[in-house]
Amino acid sequence: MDNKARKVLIADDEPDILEILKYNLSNEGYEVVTAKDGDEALEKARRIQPDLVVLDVMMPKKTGVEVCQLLRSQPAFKDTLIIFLTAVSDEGTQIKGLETGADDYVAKPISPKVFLSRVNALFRRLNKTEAKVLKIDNLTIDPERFIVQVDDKDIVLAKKEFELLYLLAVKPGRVFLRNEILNQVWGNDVIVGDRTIDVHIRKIRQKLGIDCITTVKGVGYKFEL
Amino acid sequence: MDNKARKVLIADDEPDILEILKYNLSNEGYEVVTAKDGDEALEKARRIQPDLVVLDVMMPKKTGVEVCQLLRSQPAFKDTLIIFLTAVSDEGTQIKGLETGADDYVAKPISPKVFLSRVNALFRRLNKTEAKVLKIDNLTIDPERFIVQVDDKDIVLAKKEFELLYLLAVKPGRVFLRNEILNQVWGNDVIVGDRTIDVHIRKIRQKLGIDCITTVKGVGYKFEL
DNA sequence: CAGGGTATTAAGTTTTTATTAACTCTGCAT
DNA sequence: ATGCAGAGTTAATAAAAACTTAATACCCTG
Repeated sequence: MDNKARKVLIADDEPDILEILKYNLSNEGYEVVTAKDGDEALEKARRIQPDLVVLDVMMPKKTGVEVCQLLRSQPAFKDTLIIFLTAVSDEGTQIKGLETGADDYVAKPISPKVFLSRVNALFRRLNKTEAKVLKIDNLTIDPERFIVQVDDKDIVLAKKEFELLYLLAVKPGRVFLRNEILNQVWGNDVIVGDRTIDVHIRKIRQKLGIDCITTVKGVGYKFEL
Repeated sequence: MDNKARKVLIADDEPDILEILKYNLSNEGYEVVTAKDGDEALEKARRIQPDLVVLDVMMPKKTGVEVCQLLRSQPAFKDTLIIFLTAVSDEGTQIKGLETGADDYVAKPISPKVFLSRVNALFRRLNKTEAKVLKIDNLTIDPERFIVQVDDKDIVLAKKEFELLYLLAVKPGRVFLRNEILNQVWGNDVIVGDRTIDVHIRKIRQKLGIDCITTVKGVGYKFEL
């Protein structure tokens, strides 16, 4: 797994839409690139190799469906996530889109909230990395046994604490925005305050007794021994 | 059981069937790949090494029976599960199929519910590690004689209690989700509430008199002396 | 030193599990 | 048949743990 933020390419000919989606995705920690037509989308997709491509179905130069087909025909984009934005809730287009290999749809007019849940849901699904024992220095995190060890001493973490620690520890050094943490550990649809994260971080630090989570002020947290 | 998703290959020339089965299996957490004829099935089977292959008996290119025979002739597919879909409840075909090495049949028209139970049942059966006497410290669990001993003193457990204890004890330390327990001990198609597990756990603890089952709140249970 | 975070506490809520008792179902013996 | 006995399940309540919030103190950074 890479330690970098997920890259998202958004293609739509309406600047407003681009603006709104870019803003919202950036806020969640995604790296966003935009394109205003099908050709530009293709070109940028090849260049930046995004993890997710958001395509307006109706675009100049090439339609979203065409772009999708072209992308899917290349092995490099086999696993790239693709979401369509459809202006009309055109059932026909939806079916055709799914056949073309899109992973999801969002109907216009777009609700940023809905859009974000969908995007996050896709990545969450993708993210389900199989539970793997992590060993970092004198720290062991074993999801199978649901146990954390420091210097061979067992430490019991509660569910959320464990998930949070695991999330951070899978990618040491990578900074997780508070929003990313909320998405991964709590799920995007749950609404909890920011302080909740602090409290859990604190408990983890306390229980582990070692300083392995670093605060990045105004940004988030990262795992670092 | 394992933390990886089981891979299932479905081969049928009717898109509807593929669609329905794929949908249902995906919902259960299986990873599904489809093929529309015998040749494609063979090719994909070799590529993805599925845990289960679902074969329509009547297919273009190669029939399900042929595919099955070809697969079974390769060592790599010795343990791969194979299910046939038979359009006619053709007794003759069924016999021939079983001889070819299929593990089960589902007759068309297919009920998704029935199909799922069969699939789950197969995997459950596969999972059933052979009955083996477990000795952990002063605790002995003998599935053959269906008896549990603590400090050489016999303790009688009821069937479900025993199965549950055995499940946990086979992999000490490993946390079993409530769902996993339900699948393994009760079977995936039986609908019983979560509290049922609690009650059985309690009885086991009570009868054994030793604290060997640990609760992991919000996650499940694990065996641990 | 002010202001925008973050840490720390303690208290309040919710979720989850333990416990107990009652109820269903089945087989078996009367 | 009738009824008893044990297994299994459900339901209700109690208890515990986990989670969230809110209030306050703290600490950088500009």
